[in-house]
Amino acid sequence: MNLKLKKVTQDEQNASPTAEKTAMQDFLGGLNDAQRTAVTTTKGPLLIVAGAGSGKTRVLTYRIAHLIQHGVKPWEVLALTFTNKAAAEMKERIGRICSEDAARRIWAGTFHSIFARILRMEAESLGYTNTFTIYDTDDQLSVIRNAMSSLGISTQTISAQSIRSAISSAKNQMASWQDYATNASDFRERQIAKVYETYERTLRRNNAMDFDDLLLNMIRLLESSEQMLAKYQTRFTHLLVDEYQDTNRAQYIAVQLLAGAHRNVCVVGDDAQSIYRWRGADIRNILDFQKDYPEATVVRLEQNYRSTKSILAAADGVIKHNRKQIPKTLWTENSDGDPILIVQSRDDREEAERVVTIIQQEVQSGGITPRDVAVLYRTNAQSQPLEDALRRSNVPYTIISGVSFYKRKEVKDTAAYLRLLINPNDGESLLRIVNEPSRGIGDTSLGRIQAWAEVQGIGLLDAFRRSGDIPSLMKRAQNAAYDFASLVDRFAGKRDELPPDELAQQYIESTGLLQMYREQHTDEAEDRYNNIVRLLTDISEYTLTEEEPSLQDYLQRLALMSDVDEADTTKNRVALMTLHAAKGLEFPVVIIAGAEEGLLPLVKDNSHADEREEERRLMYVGITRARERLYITYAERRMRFGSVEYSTPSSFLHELPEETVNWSARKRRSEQFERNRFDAPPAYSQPQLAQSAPQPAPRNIPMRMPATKPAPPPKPAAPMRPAFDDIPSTENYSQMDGGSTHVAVRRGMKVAHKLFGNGTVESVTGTGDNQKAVINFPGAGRKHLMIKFAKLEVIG
DNA sequence: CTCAAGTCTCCGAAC
DNA sequence: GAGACTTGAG
Repeated sequence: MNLKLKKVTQDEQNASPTAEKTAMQDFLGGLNDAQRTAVTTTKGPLLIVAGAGSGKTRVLTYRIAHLIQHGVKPWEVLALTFTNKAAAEMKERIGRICSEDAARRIWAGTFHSIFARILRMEAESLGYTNTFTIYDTDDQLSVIRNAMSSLGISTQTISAQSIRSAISSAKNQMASWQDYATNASDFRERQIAKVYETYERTLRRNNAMDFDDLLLNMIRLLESSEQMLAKYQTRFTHLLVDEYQDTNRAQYIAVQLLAGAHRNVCVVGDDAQSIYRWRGADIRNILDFQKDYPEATVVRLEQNYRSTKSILAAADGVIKHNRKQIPKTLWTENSDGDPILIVQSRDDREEAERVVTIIQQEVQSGGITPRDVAVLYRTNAQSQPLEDALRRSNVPYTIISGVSFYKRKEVKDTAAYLRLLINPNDGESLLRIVNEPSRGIGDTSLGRIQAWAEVQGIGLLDAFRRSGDIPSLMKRAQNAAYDFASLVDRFAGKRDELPPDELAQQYIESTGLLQMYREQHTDEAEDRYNNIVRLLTDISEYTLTEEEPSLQDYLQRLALMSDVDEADTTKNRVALMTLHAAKGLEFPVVIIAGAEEGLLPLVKDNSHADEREEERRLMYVGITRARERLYITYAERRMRFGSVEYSTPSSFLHELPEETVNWSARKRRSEQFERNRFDAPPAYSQPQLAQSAPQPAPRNIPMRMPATKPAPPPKPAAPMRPAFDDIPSTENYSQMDGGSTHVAVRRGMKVAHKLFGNGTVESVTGTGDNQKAVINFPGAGRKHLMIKFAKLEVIG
């Protein structure tokens, strides 16, 4: 039994055509009872509670294949997945079971990409044109910054970022700017309401939608008329929603509407893996499914085919500490497997070295190749030391997410040029690239053109075309603006003549962007140049492989591509990614790095218990990605935003059942370090710390390095080093430690500043990095300076 | 208007 | 520490 089941899982892994063909003949045979029910219940609402590794993807593919074999037309099936990659894989498998043609005709993709596709077709009825642009988070931010500056709201008072998330969460709860304004109860919210309004008007004027709009406009479309609703209810007779626990309010309503008539809706989810509450996911959607559909069939997939007993026990040990949890028992017939190894390190760099060692050992001991290993972490910033260490040791790796190719400035600029070509109303893209490369249209001229466009009630590009009519504009700027508009218009006119790739190449070459980088002759410019070429090459590939290629479609894919989508899994490389990005994936060997209090869980002192529970689910997701072996590493201190922070092992580690874990012995060198750090206190170390020597820093309080004390500075200011600077193994830390290298100043001191000359300190406020001083410079007046940045020299 | 240097902010995950 | 934004001199 065990063997047989394992074999099926492996077939799934290899996914060779023959294996899948065999599966086709009796694909129900390889399933357990619950899985079979999930596959064959084709009528009415169905809730599949699918534990981690319970063969969910297989069930979903078979289910669709089963539907098609029982007469449902492929194009009547709507499958909403969490990533486009998951959708593509699902289609591919269905292609092998049914036919390629059938697979191609299924509507499978993320909510965002499926809805974008539909909205393209129906754009006019909502007051957009079908060339609408999709704005990503960066685009949103720049619209918001512009709105704030025209409303006279300083980013000092409210950050653009916080307004962005306020608007997004309002939209997730389906609150319009009018709703928001009505409910705004304090000054801050009233300010946000104003920005929200301007933001919405700008997007409308730009013929643009943000991610949330793709969902909201779909709902508006469905609610616009009985006929419209009926049209899509009949078009899609069978709905599948994967990762249902991470759907938000808008997605929930869209599904309700679409399924309203036939109620053939199958949702799959696991409340234990809900990790997107922060972006509006509402766990009630899955918890209340049976209320919404009282007639629903409920299937629980509780047998795990992925992991060893140890790994499963570890996952269970952690998750059972959550109070809000549907009780469930995940079990497996797999072997016990190896215990989970917990690895301690001094700092993030040593942690990275150990991760490399683990990988090398895994590979050497046979059976494991780099692609079998994933390193998971909580924050993108953690990838850097890992990356350095892997590179040094020549271990092939690939980073999923992070600052990806498509988020680079030059790539975004290129995309903005293309977007403007497709959607001339896209003022945001225009502003982004109008002076890149420099065309002599600076802020002043741009401001005048914008003001004039506003008065005339025309689009920005229109105003550029008619720049000769703008009286306030200098002749030179008028010409520059006109030339820019002509450039765009010239290529917009060729949209139907040229294939997308040629159009893009000729146009981008004409913008001067490539030439600008060519002329700079720096390594950075060369990189940027190559990246643009890479994007153009990608467009060529797309043009060749798609049946009906269009720039518009290409740009849409670009905007809606998820981090995981762009991962190239064909190469044999270790995968580095965040825990969030790892959802839905599995690896024979998993290393979870940075298991420290304050990082994983990444919670602040005042955070709510709910947030802590979400962090725990994240840990759970990480653990359950592993099939054979799991390593968890943590460091005693690490660099965080430019300075060293201390922390204690994650409290989650103590939740792992003792018999499943193996705490690796702490390395000798590390103990040595501890002793040295506190036993050899030069003049400036703090006595309290010396007393607490063997104890780690208190829980939950990430401790900064002691700030330099205002001891009488010798003259000239001797290099004041942090206490541990003379420990050989800590290389570069002293330099990076912002809290300790700068000069300590006191009232009355004479100091020298590079720019302002000599002056006298009048007062000092704050401590550590935040220390500020008011200094009177006879030559330059009274200045308020941040000590950290001022680079002062004490002269007496 | 442009560029470079200086200053400041951001550090939580992402369609 | 990195990147975004601001500032001041040419």
